[in-house]
Amino acid sequence: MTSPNFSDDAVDPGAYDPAALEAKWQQRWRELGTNHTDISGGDRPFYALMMFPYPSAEGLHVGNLFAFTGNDIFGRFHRQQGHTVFQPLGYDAFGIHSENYALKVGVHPMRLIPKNIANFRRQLERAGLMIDWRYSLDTTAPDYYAWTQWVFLQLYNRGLAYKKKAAVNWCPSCKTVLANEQVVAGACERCGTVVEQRFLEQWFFRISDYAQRLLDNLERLDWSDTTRMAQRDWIGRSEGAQVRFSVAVAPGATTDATHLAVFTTRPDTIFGATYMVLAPEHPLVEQLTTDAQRPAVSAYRERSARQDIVSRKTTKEKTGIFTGSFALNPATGKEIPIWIADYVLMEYGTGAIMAVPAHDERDFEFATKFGLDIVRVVAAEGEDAGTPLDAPFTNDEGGHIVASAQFDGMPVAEAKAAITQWLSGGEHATPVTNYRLHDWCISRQRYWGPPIPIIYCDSCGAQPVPVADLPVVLPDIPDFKPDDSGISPLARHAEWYHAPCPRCGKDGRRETDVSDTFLDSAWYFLRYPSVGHDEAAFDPSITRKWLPVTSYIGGNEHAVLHLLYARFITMVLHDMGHIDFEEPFTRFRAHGLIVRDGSKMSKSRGNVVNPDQFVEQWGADSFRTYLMFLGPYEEGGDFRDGGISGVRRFLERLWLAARVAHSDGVPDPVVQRKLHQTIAKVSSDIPRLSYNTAIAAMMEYMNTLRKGERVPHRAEVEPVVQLVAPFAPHIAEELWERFGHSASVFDSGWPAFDADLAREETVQLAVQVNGKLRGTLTVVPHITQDDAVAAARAEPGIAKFLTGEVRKIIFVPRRLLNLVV
RNA sequence: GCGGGAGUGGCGGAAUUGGCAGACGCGCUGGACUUAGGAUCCAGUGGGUAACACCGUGCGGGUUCGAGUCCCGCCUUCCGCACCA
Repeated sequence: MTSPNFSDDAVDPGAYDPAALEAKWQQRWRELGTNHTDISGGDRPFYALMMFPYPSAEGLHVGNLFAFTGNDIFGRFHRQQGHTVFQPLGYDAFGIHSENYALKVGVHPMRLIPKNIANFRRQLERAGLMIDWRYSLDTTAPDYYAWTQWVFLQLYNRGLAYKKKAAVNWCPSCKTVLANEQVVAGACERCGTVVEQRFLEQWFFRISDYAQRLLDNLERLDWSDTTRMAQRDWIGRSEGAQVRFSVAVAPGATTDATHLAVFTTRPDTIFGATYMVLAPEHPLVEQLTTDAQRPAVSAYRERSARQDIVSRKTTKEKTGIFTGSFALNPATGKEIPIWIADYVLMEYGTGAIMAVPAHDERDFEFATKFGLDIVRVVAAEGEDAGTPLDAPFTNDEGGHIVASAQFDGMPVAEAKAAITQWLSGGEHATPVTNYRLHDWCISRQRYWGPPIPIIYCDSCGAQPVPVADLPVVLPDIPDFKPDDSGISPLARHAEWYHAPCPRCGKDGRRETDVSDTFLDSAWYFLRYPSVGHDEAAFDPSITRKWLPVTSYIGGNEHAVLHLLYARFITMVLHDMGHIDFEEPFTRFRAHGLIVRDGSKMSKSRGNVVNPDQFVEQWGADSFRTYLMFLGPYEEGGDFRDGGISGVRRFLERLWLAARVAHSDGVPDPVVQRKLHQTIAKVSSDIPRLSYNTAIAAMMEYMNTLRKGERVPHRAEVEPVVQLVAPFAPHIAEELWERFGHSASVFDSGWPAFDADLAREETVQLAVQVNGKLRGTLTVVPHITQDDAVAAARAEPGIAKFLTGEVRKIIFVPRRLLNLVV
């Protein structure tokens, strides 16, 4: 394996054998504790967190490895920069996903999960990640979920956990309640089954109380913009007014209600409100319905109650029915009909709207279908109240008010405030802010989760389990399959189900719901550095040192759910004095997605990359480096099997260069310059996660070194070993050792950048004539404009385009000269 | 429908602030070495031309000495959300 461009006296370097040397270093790291973090003593703590995986039976997905490798590079780089880096990894092993799989293969999750975890652990170690396994965790271990239950109790004690009967998303296939976030286009996120509505008693967390704070804090977080935007949209703040409409009782209606409240963001259009609509579930529907309309209204309500959420939310066609009653428009004093329709949702605003068909898409469609009045009250420039509308005019920026008494001519923005003010004089309106964010339903009528630590007592009611009694251990029962009763499988296990009331000691019954997996992951980052501390969820002094998390990397699929819940739980724990920060993740970056040959990897396509196979064939170092070379880390990339060979070749060349390098004489100045440019490039690329270009820069350097056609000098190779170490840790350790170092390359620091050595003696100056490239000059960097022009004129290839008088000269030092003739 | 990305060679992708478009890699072509080559090395590789010219960053306009990059109007595509008043 010699190469003609290194001289004949090159020693036989020995072949690069990744399998052997990677095994050697993985064992060495284990033995020496190289990846261990000095939790109590280390300086400059750097908590490099990655989202923990769900340990599936299929093993590690290449997407997991892509995510982890990116974090690993970031962590290793900062370690070389002198930080004490803490890079833990655990397993998010509770939840419907595992439970469904366990049901499918007929193996109990308590048996299945440990097997999966062992397999993951093997694969993760094989990938060469710098993980301190002493601080791993598993959300299904009682010594972890004891503290998940503790977190629940904190919220409970704070009045932030409550139980209510609620319309919930019920998946008939998974036989469980889903969070709104787990319903995708009306179907179950996990199995794709159409979701139904059911009414069940559920535990909720009052995350909506924190909506404004969750929104405000976004401004000061160093997070990916897309993620912050997704959270902002999810919280969905909207400003408007609550307006009260007097009810005019119609014959046969039994109402004693005098008012109906609506929420609107367009109080400026109230003169155009020609009817009202209530959600079918609205509590006043019954009373407002007249005798004549009662049969039709009841039929409509029943139909929409039965209807699954899909057709309710995706059907375009509007439906609805008149209640027979009227309300008074507080602005016009006119009677307007009250309808019910399922396009109005009970869970948002007040469950009732004032309909302004002229200025709202949905109201327009509804009014057109049912022949209701459409009254224009906003006009664009050059229009007036009489300008016909063939579509609703919904723009709330450019228009002015018409047909609205004293408000005519007022710009919309101004009218919003003025009309609210005017209505509030008669106590008809109040400014109100609404959020789309709903409270977090954390109950699951399933088996595979942490039992919610509550005991129901006939005398004392719901009682929290005392902290000293935690964990409420999930019993190992063979029959964990859910049925469609809506009662958790745990209720069938009498021995577990019956427990004494913590307050009076009489017979009580345990809460049989388990909590949402998202609760497990909403606080796990607090646990890692305190793993092993049995007295508390997290040790106060360790937590002060290590948290908040310095850097968090994960998938954007968790942009709203997980990240929002984690922020919320952190805020609550902060407010209760358990921690001194209220935002858990100082910096967050979302990584991209890996596709294969241009399309998403899926089992059905049969294009899933098996990491084991690639690691075995090419080595972990090549595989890691290739994953990072595919594309920008934050955008993901396209995995093509052939591409890995280029990365492997690069590592082979590094191997060869390091093995033949000698330390006689001095390094070549040209190579030296390129080296320092490469150090600068890699050092600035890694912090911004531009791994692909960092790798390209190192490849370029190796090309420069090869082109030298001489045996490389040790000083030309040794620093590259340090640069490549975060990407390809095993080969780096091996070469570092062969250079005679006894300590790990990761404790060797980072190559120093020398600007003087990096500086070019000449630069290429592009010469344009009328903006078109006509030649290139090799000049000293500080050349003056006049000298540059003279040099350009002396160049025949350029001069021939200088046909007339030069009218203008644009000179950009070091870059370009443009002569305009 | 709304919100947010993204459109650059045969392919993945480069191009901090407007300043030599196509770095790096794959693939491909030719060559060297070889019993052999899916190994290794060397050379070439946006289109076009004998060589220039010229044409090239989804499409159409614009600003500028100069536009992949900025502005206006479209098209395509991916990902969220999906009747949120």
